[in-house]
Amino acid sequence: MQSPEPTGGARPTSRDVARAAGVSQATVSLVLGDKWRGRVSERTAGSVREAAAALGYRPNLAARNLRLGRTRTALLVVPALTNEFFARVYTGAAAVAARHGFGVVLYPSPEGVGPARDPFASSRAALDGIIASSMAADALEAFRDTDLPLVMLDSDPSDTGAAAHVNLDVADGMRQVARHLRELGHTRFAHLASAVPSWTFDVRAAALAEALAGAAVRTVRAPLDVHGAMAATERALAEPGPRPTALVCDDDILAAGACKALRRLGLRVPEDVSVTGFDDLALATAVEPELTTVSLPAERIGERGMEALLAVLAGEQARPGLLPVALTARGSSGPPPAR
Amino acid sequence: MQSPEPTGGARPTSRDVARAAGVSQATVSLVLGDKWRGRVSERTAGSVREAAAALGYRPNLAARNLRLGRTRTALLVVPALTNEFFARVYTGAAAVAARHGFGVVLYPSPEGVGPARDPFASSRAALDGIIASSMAADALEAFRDTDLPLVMLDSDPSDTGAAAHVNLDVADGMRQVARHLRELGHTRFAHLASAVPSWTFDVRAAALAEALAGAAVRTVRAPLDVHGAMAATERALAEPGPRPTALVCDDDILAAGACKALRRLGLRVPEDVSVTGFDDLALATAVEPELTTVSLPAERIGERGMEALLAVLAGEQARPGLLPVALTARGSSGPPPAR
DNA sequence: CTCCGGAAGTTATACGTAAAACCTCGGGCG
DNA sequence: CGCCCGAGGTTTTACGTATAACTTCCGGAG
Repeated sequence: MQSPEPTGGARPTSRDVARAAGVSQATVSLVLGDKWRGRVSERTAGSVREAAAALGYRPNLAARNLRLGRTRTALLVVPALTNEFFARVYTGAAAVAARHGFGVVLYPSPEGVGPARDPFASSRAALDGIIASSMAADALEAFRDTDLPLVMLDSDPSDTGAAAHVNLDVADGMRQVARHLRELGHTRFAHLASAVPSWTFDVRAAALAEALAGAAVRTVRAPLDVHGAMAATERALAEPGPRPTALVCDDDILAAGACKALRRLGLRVPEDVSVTGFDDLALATAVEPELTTVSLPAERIGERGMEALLAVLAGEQARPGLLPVALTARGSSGPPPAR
Repeated sequence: MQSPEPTGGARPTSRDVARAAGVSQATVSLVLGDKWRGRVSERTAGSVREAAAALGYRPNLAARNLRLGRTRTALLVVPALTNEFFARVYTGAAAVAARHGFGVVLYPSPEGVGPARDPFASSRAALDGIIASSMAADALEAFRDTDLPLVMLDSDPSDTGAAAHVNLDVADGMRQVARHLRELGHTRFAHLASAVPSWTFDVRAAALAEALAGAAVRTVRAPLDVHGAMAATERALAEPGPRPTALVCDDDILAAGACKALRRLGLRVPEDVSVTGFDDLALATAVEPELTTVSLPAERIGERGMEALLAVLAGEQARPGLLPVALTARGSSGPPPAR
């Protein structure tokens, strides 16, 4: 692979290609931009492409972005990258973006990334729009005063200021969990709720409370990690009164912690206590017993989010979406102990 | 929040700020670029800043990048975003980058992201350099012909073409695992190796083989998921001869799968078989028993990688690094069954 | 009084691209 | 024969910024 560069080490520009092909820079731009039908002869177009390939020409994106005033790049804001759910949202968004010549840049909101003076410093002006997933409304303030269109995923749909909303029907997910446990015969429940403030968890809690109306429900809160979940589980079981036979968790991580805590207390899952998770992470099938949980179409919400953003950028009205979720019953839930 | 914009809805430029402050555009650039000591009076600088704030001025990065010929942006290429390890590498790299006014863009290599015509389409020209973590050499071909400096993390250091290498001492990690198990009294081993081709796994395998020289070692390969690990574990135990008492896994995910498979076969961990992982993911403490594993300084290698890239960009010679790793003994390993 | 140098700016230019506006030429039609 | 039109280009300009090069003014040294 010899490099037939004309000038020293500098990267070739469209002007270099023009010189090599014996045409003007404008013609190069037309040919490479695929806007040459009827304006440039087949012959000339061919030699331009040839010259470009020979020089290894790559258009300078900074110049293109400046000229066009848009960048074909979207920012995806997520609360935590270590959570597999967001990696999957990214995957979906990036797939749709790629199909439209767009790129997606990830921005994990303050999670030890350090206090950049301006969170946008690296990309702000290089963006066409923003997609935010599962972010608290106030954490997005910094992004609000931008004139960039904002699409919110898995967030409070009453939040105006977003150009579009796409949500998961997590309320229905919790109702499915409640129905599943009731059909198994459970009557005494505990809810292991996330201590992280988030709209999605508020909805889950409200839906569960409504679906279990009339039954005994203890609620405890835990941070989203295994050890926090274990401590919270112990607190839930230590409360006075007859022990719950089913423990509904806001999240698979919490459920995994709950299982550990229960076993440490000498209780078997699901024989003595049933446990349910939420999200259906890889973790759900890594632990034993495998978790009964709610599967979320993570890639799908990413796709829909990007589609909505593209629609907004095209000046269309993006319709809001509510994606269905499904209960996946596995080994961590079963009938309550006979008594 | 009234918007005191001069022109309609268009975003204000440095020229708008200049007009508002009654100075020239060059002066605005000097002041806002912090290059005005001795060139502009304190008074004028103040009014410029005031005007910029009033207009909500944000410099156009595309224009700045074009002018400067660099973007203060690095690309971080990783094999899979769903793996927590890479999320941590990103965190470290981004923290160092932010300290230097740099941004980091993530590029999860072909993992369902769809066949973008050009993987760089979204960012190529907007990059100053590339950091690749744990990537196979040939998967980086597309990035090689770029003239951008490439820093490789956790990869074959003999790969020239990289401007710098930073590695984890995974060989030592495996030696620590071997020593730990031998000190517990184990003599018959199985190695649950990753089927994913990667330099880091080759090194782990070689180091383990050397450290266990003389002992009985069965090796089986598995894809990096729980179910693949379970199948491979069953194969390992089905081999003829006396059963191994310790199962060394290339990765925590494999170890989690191994534990599940063993329990399903009626074997207890660690009473009948000890299991060790590698990486120390959150998963390691989510399963039961908690995994004895090798903790990797993931954030640290990200930091070192970005430091190396910054050094290269500054024209300095980046020295290669080899970061120490440490065995973390937990519940999944113990003495072999008495016999 | 002249001249010089520094303070405090301004003017001009380049970065590489996309695209609007313009040019040239040969052929077909009235 | 004159005119217009379309094919096949070229010339020119603008995007917004950073900075080199130039200007102007003023106070002090010789």
